[in-house]
Amino acid sequence: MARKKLDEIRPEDDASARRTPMREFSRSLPMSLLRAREAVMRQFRPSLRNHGLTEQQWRILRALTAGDEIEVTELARVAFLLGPSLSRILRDLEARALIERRAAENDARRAVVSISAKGLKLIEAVAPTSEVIYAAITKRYGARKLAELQEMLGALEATLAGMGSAGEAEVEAED
Amino acid sequence: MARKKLDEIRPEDDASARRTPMREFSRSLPMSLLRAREAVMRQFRPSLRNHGLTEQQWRILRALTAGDEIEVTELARVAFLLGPSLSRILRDLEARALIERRAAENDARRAVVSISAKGLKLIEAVAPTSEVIYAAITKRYGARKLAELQEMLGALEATLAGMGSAGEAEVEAED
DNA sequence: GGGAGATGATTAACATGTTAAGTGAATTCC
DNA sequence: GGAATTCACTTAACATGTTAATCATCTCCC
Repeated sequence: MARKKLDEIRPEDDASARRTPMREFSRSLPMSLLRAREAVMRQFRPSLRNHGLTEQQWRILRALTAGDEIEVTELARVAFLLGPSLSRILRDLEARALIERRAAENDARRAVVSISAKGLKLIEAVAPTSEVIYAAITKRYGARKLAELQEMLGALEATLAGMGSAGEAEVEAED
Repeated sequence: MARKKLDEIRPEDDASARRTPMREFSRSLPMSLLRAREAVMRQFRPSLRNHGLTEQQWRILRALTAGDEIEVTELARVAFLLGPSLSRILRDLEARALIERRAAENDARRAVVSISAKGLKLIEAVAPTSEVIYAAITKRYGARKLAELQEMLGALEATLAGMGSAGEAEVEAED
């Protein structure tokens, strides 16, 4: 049922004998976002690497500097990491003594994490370089344009937040 | 030396006793791009999953429908995958008989890949759903706004392409 | 034409993304 | 007040991202 309906929107597919046209692949939104993000991260990664940090580890440490303590779940939300990834990284960062962890007061399930003095020192060593890079990007792209881009990205995120994934109907049809 | 110069741009850091302020973390460009892309992919992933494909496998198959044959290096560029990732995925896709691979005519180093009939069939089963999702996103976000966003993303990419990563200076300083 | 270097692809090793399952602790609800 | 459920976090398993190393070919140049 869902199949039939979906098939209706498929463009004629005999034009090129064995191709499903679709949008030209490299211009799809996911690819545009992926390439843009990679172009940005390519600027930051070398500096992080010089300090022995991955992008995700940096995100976590950066998020921890925003408050004294934070629960793991909240940290996952802020650093935009899935639970399993966060678990592994926290284990490693704790082993490197860059963070500290303790149980929450009223709930033994929850863990509370904070950055250590050593972690702060590392952050302070990396942050200046990151700021320089960020400033260079802002200057070359244009501060106003950058702000506009970020607003459009936020709007996209907000737009999609209210969209249940359309692929779900298909699952039901196949059950 | 690099340290001293970089330190100059660090804002006063005694305001909060133990924080390096920087830009509010969640509003950084990399995070904005990451969240936006994730919001988009969240729409597509369930459908791909229902067909036994990951996002990257889909990218490869999609890229292969654009031409009869393509060299592995060119495929990596188009699908925006690093060589090692592509190597692994091609091995799996070949094992599943979704693609075919042969050596190039004049250069035994190069491999040439093409999509199989089975792969094409799979693409044709997935594409309609993807189109529906893409159309829904376009409609809700606005076609004009979406085009503008993609143009700005492309411009960002182009801007950064000409930027050697700033972290490199730091390496030299530490050698 | 043969050896040094360049090139295309793969493999290795480690870190993360992603989904599912597991574990222990709190909540609910009867 | 205890069984069932929910919740926070972790583990497990597999796929990919990332960098370095390897391997086979190819090119160039003497």
